[in-house]
Amino acid sequence: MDISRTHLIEELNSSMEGKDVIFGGWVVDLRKLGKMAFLTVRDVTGMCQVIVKGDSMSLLEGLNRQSVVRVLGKIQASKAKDFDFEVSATEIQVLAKAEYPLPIDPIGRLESDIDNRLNSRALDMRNQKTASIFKLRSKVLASIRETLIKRKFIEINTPKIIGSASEGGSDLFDLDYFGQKAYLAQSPQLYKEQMTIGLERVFEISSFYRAEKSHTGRHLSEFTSVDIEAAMMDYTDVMDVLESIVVDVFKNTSENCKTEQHEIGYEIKVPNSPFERVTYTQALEELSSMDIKIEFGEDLQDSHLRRLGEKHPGFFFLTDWPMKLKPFYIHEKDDDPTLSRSFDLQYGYLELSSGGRRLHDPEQLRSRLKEQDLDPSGFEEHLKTFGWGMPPHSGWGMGLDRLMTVLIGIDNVREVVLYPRDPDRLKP
RNA sequence: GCCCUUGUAGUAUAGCCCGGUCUAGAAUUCGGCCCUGUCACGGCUGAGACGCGGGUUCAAAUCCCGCCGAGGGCGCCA
Repeated sequence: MDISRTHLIEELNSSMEGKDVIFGGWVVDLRKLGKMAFLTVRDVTGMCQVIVKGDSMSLLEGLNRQSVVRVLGKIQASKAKDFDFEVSATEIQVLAKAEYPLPIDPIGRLESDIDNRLNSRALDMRNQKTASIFKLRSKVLASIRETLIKRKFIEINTPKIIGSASEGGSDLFDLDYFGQKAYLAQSPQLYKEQMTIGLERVFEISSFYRAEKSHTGRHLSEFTSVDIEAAMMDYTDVMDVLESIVVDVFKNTSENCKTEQHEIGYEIKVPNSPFERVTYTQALEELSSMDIKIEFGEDLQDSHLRRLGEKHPGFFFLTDWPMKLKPFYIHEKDDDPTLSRSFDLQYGYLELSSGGRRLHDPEQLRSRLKEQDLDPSGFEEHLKTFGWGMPPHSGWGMGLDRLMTVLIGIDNVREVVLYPRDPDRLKP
């Protein structure tokens, strides 16, 4: 079977009139008008109208929508509304036939519900709205890497199978590792900190796992996290890095992804920077003025964050959280040891990222572990690295899937994840 | 773990509240016929559905119960 093509569809144009071309794609639409027919064929780069006339009508035998075809034909001028040229077919080969009925309608005239689309996710990629979301996601990843590499960050890959569930906090998935108990990593936290010893500035973009039975539009059991850790940077420095990453993502996609924005029907708006910075203490005062009383040291619930989000629409940093709300490795402030050098990046009520300055003194780490009722002996593999000249360092982790929802103005992370995993969905 | 909503052809829906008019309607998809410039082509025609189980009733898509599926919220979430 010859599957070669001379052109991608985007490479075809009206100046090629009279030229013989071969291209491939899937049949989007087929309109038969007696002794002539029009079909639209799409490949990943674009869509093209193909015309069949007179004696060639037999080419249409066995042809149906969504089937993959190889079209041989000649470029000619078109009278079509949306095309200034078309291809007059001399041969149409069906390379792969699409069955009927298909489980969803990929043309997108009728929008199938999310459950059906996720059950048929590969076919859903023929829907240009869905495909555009994942083209944007790819652009976002490229943009993040570009910004970080420009700032001397080195991309790393840490293990996802880990031997100790010692970090506390959310539940981990466990698994049998040749007879030993192992876990799926919920974060690269300890590894990325260790890497600052020799690589100084590192980042990782990878899947992590949390065994929480959350049923919301913003939680998944498997999610993609962007993590950085940087030696010789304080928390405000890595906040600046985060801010520039976010602004670059919005700028790059807004300027370079016009087609995708058109397909999803949403215009990406670049946020103003610098982002507002609100301390935890200020947030308590703001909430107090709304008659919401919260004691210092209490965590902010979603309902509180929603109220704060109304006051600070868009991106803003919530900084200087109480130490008691933060994990053992977070560094306190010099002028007030009850406060931490930490921050969350919020988009309205939605938490996109959290990070801060880390402790780099092993003795301080040991005593902080005890304060939080964690056993330092479970952390010896980690703590020993802090005796080898651990530089002061800061970092953060950001939920990529959540950033995607903010970028395109939707409220369900399942839309921006190819095969989402949540407590009720393990397949496909 | 708790709460709310929901389930009708391949898809997406009307009907349900207020039982009989439902022989379940329109769209799109699919099949057949007609059509040489469509562009959500058009015209004629045909096929295709009440999630599963029980109950109430003369009568159930419609009301009730259970199960299963789906969507959402709360909680959980260094």
